[in-house]
Amino acid sequence: MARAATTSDAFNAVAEPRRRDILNYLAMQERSVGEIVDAMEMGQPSVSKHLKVLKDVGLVEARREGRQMLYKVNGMAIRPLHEWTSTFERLWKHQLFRIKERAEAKNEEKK
Amino acid sequence: MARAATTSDAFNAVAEPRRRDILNYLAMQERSVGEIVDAMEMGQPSVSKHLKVLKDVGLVEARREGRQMLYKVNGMAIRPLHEWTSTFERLWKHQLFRIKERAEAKNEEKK
DNA sequence: TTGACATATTCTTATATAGGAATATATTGA
DNA sequence: TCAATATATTCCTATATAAGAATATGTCAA
Repeated sequence: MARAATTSDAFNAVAEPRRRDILNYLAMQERSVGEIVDAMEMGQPSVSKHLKVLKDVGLVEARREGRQMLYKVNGMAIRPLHEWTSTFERLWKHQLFRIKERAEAKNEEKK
Repeated sequence: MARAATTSDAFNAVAEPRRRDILNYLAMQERSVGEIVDAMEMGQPSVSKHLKVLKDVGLVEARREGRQMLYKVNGMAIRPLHEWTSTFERLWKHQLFRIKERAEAKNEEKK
């Protein structure tokens, strides 16, 4: 079997670096496809295709304004990713605590 | 060009649901491969291969104990994902605020 | 209606899997 | 050394891209 489809969920959609670039860019404000094409170093068809994937999983929303399509991030769709990573927060905080502890012990030695 | 390699970074590694399952299981405590195989519904070779990917991107660490290999999550490796999602926190909080506002306005109407 | 602009879709191709089967490697105890 | 246990790796195949080129669709202004 091949890999899960990028359209299956937000996790797969953001696995692609280009799509994270687009999301980062849109985090600031709503933008047209043309603006995204200019900002990224990618062809227009590629941008449109990435936007379609992002839209399919709900990570962005689009609205038409004249000839342009304006895209913006749907923050709520990123929340599940944030929540998932949060479940490991305890682990890295513990690691940071141990690093700090060792540093202090080493410092104490020098005295 | 095909998709980015799953071994390229943590984002790609966690895109696979099975690997998230494994990480969730390991979040509780260190486990042997055999325990993981029993807990997940996957064959042993599949588990070993997923563990290799997770290890290559630094999401898990392994140590041998007799015939067994014990794996545990490296919390620090998940931190970048958490940080990235955090940059969008402002957006979903804003959305939640607007939802709340509308609910209150609707409630006010009823009076 | 026509031309120009903005975006989306289709088609093709090279490539990276993920799972299953079979096999290899490592470690322990007798 | 040999058998048994625990993991890892290799080989194979079906499938899902991602990028580029070409083309289609949609919208506006005259």
